[in-house]
Amino acid sequence: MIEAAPNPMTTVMRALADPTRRAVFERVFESKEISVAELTRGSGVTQGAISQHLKSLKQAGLVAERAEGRNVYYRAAPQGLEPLVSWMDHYGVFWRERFQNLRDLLKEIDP
Amino acid sequence: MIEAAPNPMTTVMRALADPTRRAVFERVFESKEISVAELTRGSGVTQGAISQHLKSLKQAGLVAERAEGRNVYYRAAPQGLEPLVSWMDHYGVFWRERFQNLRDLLKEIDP
DNA sequence: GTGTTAGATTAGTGCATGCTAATGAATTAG
DNA sequence: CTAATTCATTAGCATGCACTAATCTAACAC
Repeated sequence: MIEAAPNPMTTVMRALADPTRRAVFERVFESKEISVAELTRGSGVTQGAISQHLKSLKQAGLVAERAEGRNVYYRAAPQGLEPLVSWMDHYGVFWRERFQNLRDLLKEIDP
Repeated sequence: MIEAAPNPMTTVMRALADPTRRAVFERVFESKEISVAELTRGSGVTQGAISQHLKSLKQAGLVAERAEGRNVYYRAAPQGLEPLVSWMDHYGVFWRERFQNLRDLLKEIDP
């Protein structure tokens, strides 16, 4: 077995690189909780495909699940984006280009 | 020809999802300018592979080039990260989780 | 019990992709 | 001129990946 586990950054990036899977994540994020059937509904792919995408997202730490009866409800786990955040952080993009927004946000939350 | 151009977010994500290609971008970023030969040096892959990766990065808007003699020097184009930035922005992760850092930074620059 | 529904998992398929090796095109050195 | 160097491009190959269709299990309804 030649595992060679990829680092978290690669896992997260790859999970979000596919448009269909990213759309799944976005829908999970927008809903507080959402079932697989409902995710399948507007997706354009089969239920099996959705389950596979959810598995990838879960492995990437981007979603979590809660089983209830025969349903499984998924919710977003934004901390999973942490590798992406710190990577971008390292390249300084946020601070330099988003200054005014930051200031506004801070004022809004702690005036 | 069935182009079906993927949106910028997908292009950028896919460009950065591959570890080798991401490493190329990082080295380009750290150097002000760097030639293909020098990029090839520590990369572990052939020069052809490096050129292919640079092509992907260029299409994603993440690097730019400057030809001089028989050398081609590459430099980073951080604006290319903009799709990623605004995507993350939309999900608010950055602000919420990096609050204290933000506050510190703002104080530091505008006390 | 039978039937139905929600979700995960598997095998199989077609296509994308990362790589090498080889070549091509352009520049420089002699 | 020839020879060497830099980089891009191509063909070919092997692997990865997104998808469907077909199960399989478990939880409900009757």
